[in-house]
Parts: sequence; C-alpha cells; structure tokens
Amino acid sequence: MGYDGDESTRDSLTDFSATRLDGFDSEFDSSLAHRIALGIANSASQVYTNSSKTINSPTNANHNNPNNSPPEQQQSSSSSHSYGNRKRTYSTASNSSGVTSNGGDKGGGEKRTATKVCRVCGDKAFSYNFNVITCESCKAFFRRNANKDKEIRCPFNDQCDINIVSRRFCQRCRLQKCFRVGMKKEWIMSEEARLEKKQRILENRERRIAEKRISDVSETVNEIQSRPEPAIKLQSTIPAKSEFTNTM
Amino acid sequence: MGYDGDESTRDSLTDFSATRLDGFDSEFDSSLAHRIALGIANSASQVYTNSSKTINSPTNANHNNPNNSPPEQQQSSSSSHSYGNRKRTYSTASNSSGVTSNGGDKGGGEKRTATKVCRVCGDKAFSYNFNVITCESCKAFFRRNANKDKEIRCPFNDQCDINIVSRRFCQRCRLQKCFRVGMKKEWIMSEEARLEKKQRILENRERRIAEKRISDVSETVNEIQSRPEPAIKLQSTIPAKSEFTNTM
DNA sequence: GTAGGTTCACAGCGTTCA
DNA sequence: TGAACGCTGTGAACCTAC
Ligand SMILES: [Zn+2]
Ligand SMILES: [Zn+2]
Ligand SMILES: [Zn+2]
Ligand SMILES: [Zn+2]
Repeated sequence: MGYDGDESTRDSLTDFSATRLDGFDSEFDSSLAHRIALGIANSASQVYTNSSKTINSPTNANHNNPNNSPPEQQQSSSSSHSYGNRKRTYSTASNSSGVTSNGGDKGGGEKRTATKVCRVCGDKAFSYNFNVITCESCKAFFRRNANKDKEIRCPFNDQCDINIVSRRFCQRCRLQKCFRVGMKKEWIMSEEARLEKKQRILENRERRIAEKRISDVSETVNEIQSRPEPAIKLQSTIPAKSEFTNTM
Repeated sequence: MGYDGDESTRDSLTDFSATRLDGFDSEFDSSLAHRIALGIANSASQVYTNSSKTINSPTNANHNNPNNSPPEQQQSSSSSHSYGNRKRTYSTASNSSGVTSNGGDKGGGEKRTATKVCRVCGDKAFSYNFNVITCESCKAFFRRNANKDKEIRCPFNDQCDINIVSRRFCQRCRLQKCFRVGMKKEWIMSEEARLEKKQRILENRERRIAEKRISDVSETVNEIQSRPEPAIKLQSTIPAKSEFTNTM
C-alpha cells in the first residue's frame, strides 16, 4: 500500500486477548430472551439475571488499548477470470496465514494473497476499505449498514467483542467497532453516485461490445476484401467511439 | 465440501473455547459463536463445561434489521451482460446420496442438498436451527413447542428413543431431546419480533412492487424511444434493484 | 494494483398448506 | 406435522475506474 500511508488510522488492533467479563455461564432469563430476540432489550438494563449472580459487569470503557500494529505488507498477483465455484457464506476455514481466494483456477490460477488483518474482526484482509484495512465481509457489512437510520440494539452492553466468529451476531457492536477503528461512512457512495457509476459502466460495456462486434466485422470484411478484389472499402460506417465514450 | 455437519454441537464447544484465542481455524460451533458474540466466551476465564449448562444467548440480531436485498430476479432485460458462468454450488447432477429440496427463492429448479444429519431424530438436515443441526421437522416442532407451558406427558417412561419414525409418538421425549442436544428456545423469535418483522416484510414487498412497476414503465418508454432510430438507447433510469434499495 | 461497487449462493428464521 | 418455500443478512468472488 505504498500509497498515502495513512498510518493514523491504525492504532488499536482487535483485542482478542483481553476484555474479560468473567463468569458467564449463566442461564439466561427467558423473558428477557424474547426481548433480546426482538432487539428490544435495553442494553442498559440488566441483562443476565441469573440464579446466583449478575454477570456482566458493566465496566464500560471497553476500550481496547492500542495494540501493536498489524503485519502490513501486501503482495498480490494478477487475477484470473474464472468465475469459480462460489463458496458458502459463512466461512469456516480461513486460516489466517496467507489465505487466498480464487477457488477454481483455470489456466494460470493466480490468486491474491491476503497478508493483512482486518482491524474490525481479525479476519484476513486484502486492502483498505473506507479508510481502514478490513476484510471483505466487514467492508460489505459497513457499506450496508453504516448509513442506516434504524437503531440497532445490542442485546447486552454494547461491549461485544468482535471477532471472526462473533461478528455476525451483534450488528450494533460490529458497526460501532467499524467506526471506532476509523471507517468513514462518508466514503460510501451516495445513491446518486452509484447510479451514475452504474450508468457509466453500462455504457462502457455496451460500447465495448459494439466495438468488438465492429472490429470483428471489419476483420471479416477485410478478409473478404483482400481475397477476391481490392474493391470497395468499408470503413467507418461506424461512429468513432468518442461519441459514445463515457462522460467522465 | 467441507462442512459436513458432523461436528457435534455441544461437545465441541468446550474444545473450541479453549482454542479460541489461537485462531479460528476450522469449523466452529455456532453456539459458541453466540457466546462469543456476546462477549461471553471470553478469554481465559471459565470454560464451559459442556453438558449441562445453558449458555446464553440470543441475539437474533439478524432479524432486527430492516432491509432487503434483491431476492427475486435481477438483470434488467436490456443489457445482456450477466456475470457469466458462475457455478452453482449445489449442482443437481451426481448426487447419489444427498437428498434435496427446492430451495425457496428463485423459481429456477435448483435444489439444495441435505448432507447433514439431524441431531435430534437422525433425519436429513440442511443447516443449524436454533443452535443445532436439525431437520426441518424438528425445527418446526421445536418452534411450536419449546415455549409451551403445558406439561406434556410421556406415554412411556420418559426414555423414548427418538428417531425419524418415533419422533411423532412422544412429544415430551422429543422436546427433551431437543433441549438436550442444545437447541435454544431463546432463539425463537418473540411474538413482538415476529410482528415487527412481518410488518417490515410487507412494507418491503409493496415498495418492491411499486419499483417494479416504475421500472417496467420506463423500460417501455425506452423501447418506444428506440424504435424509430437505431441510435444509442438510453438505459433505463431505474437500475436493477440492488441491496440498497430501501431506506429504512 | 487499490479500493470503490455488484452478484448471488447460502444460512437460518419464519410461514403456508395439505 | 412436516415439506416447501419466502425473506433478509452475509460474505466470497467478481468487475472497473483511476
Ligand atoms: Zn472483518
Ligand atoms: Zn453487542
Ligand atoms: Zn429431526
Ligand atoms: Zn417419551
């Protein structure tokens, strides 16, 4: 990422290690459960009423201390175009070292190697997303949720530890963590921008196709022409592409 | 394809939590996942002894969020670009053993393969339900009965062996087995949550219909426009719906 | 190559209907 | 009761402009 090494963004790493809310083997109050399921449970209120103890010390300030920096560095290779077999949704494997994508290689099955670590969940990551190095899932998650108005509630105390497994279970804490590590929702394209972009891409795509078609045709024509006679030459019946070129 | 649902639900729990900090290599157990989500499965402290404890729970975070995604069809007619050859994960051919079922959406005739085994009755299963891999019937059974207060009696000795045939004969033992293997009634949506969700779905549905109508109209317009001249045609202004369509 | 966006199969919760 | 199916969120795998 030789770019603007935006070092400022990265300060704390996920805290896999600390954060302890001990004693949590409790049973869980089922009526509360319902509320939680609904998302109604108030995080403030007491959550685990257990037979013997109340768990969850509300020590807020879940603040994670800055840890060290992640093993940055990237590396990658070209990408191939085989729309390979898509894998299932929830990855179960994902060992952290040198993970790669691209399952169905074809020909030169190149892969891009993930050597970074998601600052939100700790999963493997390829690059910066919305200002922070994150995995693909957190990137998608952030894009989908950062601009939502709806209040999402954490069933507990807004202190869920987010990691590769837990990330699916508490949207609120995941999102909060995204913001905490510095992801910027302002960088998500607006509806308008998206549509515009889509439009451009479509145009470009069609233009490209058209060009190809034309080029094929004229190739054929050339062949034909060159064979029997050097007769009429077909040329630019085709509009120069400039006319159709995207507006950028 | 990896992921054979063989991992036992409960038992692997402990192990997992023991290794949790080391990295999530390999299959994880979803119930643990929940605990982690809650910040419960925390580091060093407390290992959960497998069998008897109920762990905690809920988070149905999934359902708390509004929003939709583009389930049905996509692909606006005009541009024939489709992300070509994506392979289906579950192909229809060559299944000798997997039972299949038609998977919901997409009218296409694809089916999903059941490669797992219900931990309650042994029938085929597709995925986790309320924290345990179960068949569809046990899933429904559990949802219907887990929260009932009424005391059900076993016609025998409370020791019925539950299998695909016997499961129908003794609700009590079946339910007990459900709990024993780790199904969590806390994960059943509450009445409130259900209603809320239903409401959202209705709203989304209407919105979608409305959108489609509009899009059809503008498509028609485009057709008409493009009739006279072979010029460049304006793409529909209404993009195919994407995940972000609704704003809630 | 990087980092925006898009697709789409799938997980898992609910609902319907015979 | 249970098979079939509807829905939404997730994440892997892609595409593309810069
Ligand atoms: Zn992540
Ligand atoms: Zn939380
Ligand atoms: Zn079963
Ligand atoms: Zn019985």
